[in-house]
Amino acid sequence: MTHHTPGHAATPSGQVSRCQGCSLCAHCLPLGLAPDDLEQFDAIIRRPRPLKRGALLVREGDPFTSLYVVRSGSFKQVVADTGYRENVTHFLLPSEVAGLDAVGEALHPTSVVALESSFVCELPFASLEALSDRLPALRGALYRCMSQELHRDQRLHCLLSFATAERRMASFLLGMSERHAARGYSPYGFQLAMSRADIGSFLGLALETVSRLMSRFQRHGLLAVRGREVTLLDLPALEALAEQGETRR
Amino acid sequence: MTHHTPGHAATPSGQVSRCQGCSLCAHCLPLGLAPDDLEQFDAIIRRPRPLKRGALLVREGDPFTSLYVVRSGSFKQVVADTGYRENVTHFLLPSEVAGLDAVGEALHPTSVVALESSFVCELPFASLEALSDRLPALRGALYRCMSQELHRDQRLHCLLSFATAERRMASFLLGMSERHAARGYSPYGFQLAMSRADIGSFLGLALETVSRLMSRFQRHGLLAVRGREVTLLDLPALEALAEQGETRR
DNA sequence: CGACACCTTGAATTACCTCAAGCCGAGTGG
DNA sequence: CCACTCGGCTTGAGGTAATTCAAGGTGTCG
Repeated sequence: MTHHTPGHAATPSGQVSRCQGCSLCAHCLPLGLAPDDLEQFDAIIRRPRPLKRGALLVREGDPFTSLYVVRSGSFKQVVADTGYRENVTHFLLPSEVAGLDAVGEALHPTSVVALESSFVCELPFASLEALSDRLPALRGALYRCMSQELHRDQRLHCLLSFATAERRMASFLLGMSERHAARGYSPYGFQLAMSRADIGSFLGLALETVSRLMSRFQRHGLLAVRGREVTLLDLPALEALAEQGETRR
Repeated sequence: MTHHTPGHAATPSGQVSRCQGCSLCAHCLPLGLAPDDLEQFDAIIRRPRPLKRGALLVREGDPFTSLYVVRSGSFKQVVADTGYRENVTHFLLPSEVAGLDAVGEALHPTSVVALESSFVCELPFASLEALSDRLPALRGALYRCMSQELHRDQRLHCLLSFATAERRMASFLLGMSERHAARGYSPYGFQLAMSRADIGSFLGLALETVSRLMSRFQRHGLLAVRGREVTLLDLPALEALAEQGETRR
């Protein structure tokens, strides 16, 4: 691993790897920073850190010190619900930020777990704060990140309140598709890094329901699924399901 | 409305009414600001604005310019779901902040509607930004506000994913109780400003279910309810329902 | 006093869950 | 190389919590 930079993947710590060369830069937190500012931003980053599948990036109750940007791989954010049920509240893909729910708090309210071998960039929040003193654009970027997450949470709230299982599932798949597409990958085919149980937990469904819906969607020609490999075959139909998903309530 | 200050309620615009004298100050956004800083904060506030029941404080799609702090009364935050269903995503009580989901965005993603006659303090965000350049504590307060909301959204996510109707309802009532208590009112008795339909929308339940649960709780001696007047009689029992609420899934 | 919005309660339906069994694929070790 | 195991996935059958539909009650305001 002391060879040369392995393409788009993150480099192990010790290697130089700058934001400027990162393929995610266009979607990442410092989006919109001027080149000079980006340089400064770059300077405060603790270089990519590797995590194996199942490893905890953040444990609920840990003191808050840093934000983390997913560089490669993926994570789930989980809350240990009252009464020993773990509940998945978010999935994080490359360029997405973990720890925002702890900004300005002392402790992390949620855990973040790697779903596969992954790398993260660590942003010590104190440095980030200090830097944002001088870079209003950075402050704006932080605000934008947080409010976007608030916004997404609200849409999720709607989904969980009112949508049938079918609609939730369709929305989830489309959401994944969009997020992959935004990063330059195909919106049609992708790997789900998380288990059916994780998806169920996230969507408020039993894992059996998730499985059944996948099968049903496949039977109806909306997608092809084999294990965690998904290929969306009929986006418009999925969108129709997700958008209005028939009347209910 | 040009008479004198009506007790603890907000004063109509035109009247002087400072943060320093506001009974909510202890829980409000500028919490923790030094007296001198509070003075400056005070200076950027547009003085309380009255809204009648049903009035829109913010309409979905409005350009974002300001945050609003509820001074008296209450609001619901609603999303016009895809397909013409309105979905309540939050209720706002005095000292709580509306508009955080639009910070750093161009447009408001949600509407905010008065549930009763209410007053709000308007905080032009540009001024807030400018001021927070000089007052790190203010920036911290903003961060804290946003991350707290993120945190609350996650707990809500858990509730909506996994909880029975009974548990949701108990949690909701306890949450209201807490928020009232935090403002110095009784945690036992309060008025619900919102309709059963609003509660149902918020909790992902049919309004009939909300009604039935209220009745059931009353029958079991957990509370007394008459219209929108609620008196919690057995907090521990409600907490038991809310906490573990029996196994499910 | 009638109109209207909101709330309550009942009866029937249903979407989703639970329980249970079997399958598949990957890793392990004989 | 095969048998074994183990976690994750699929599928079926049956049960149930919460919904929908429907009717009637209550309070409020013009």
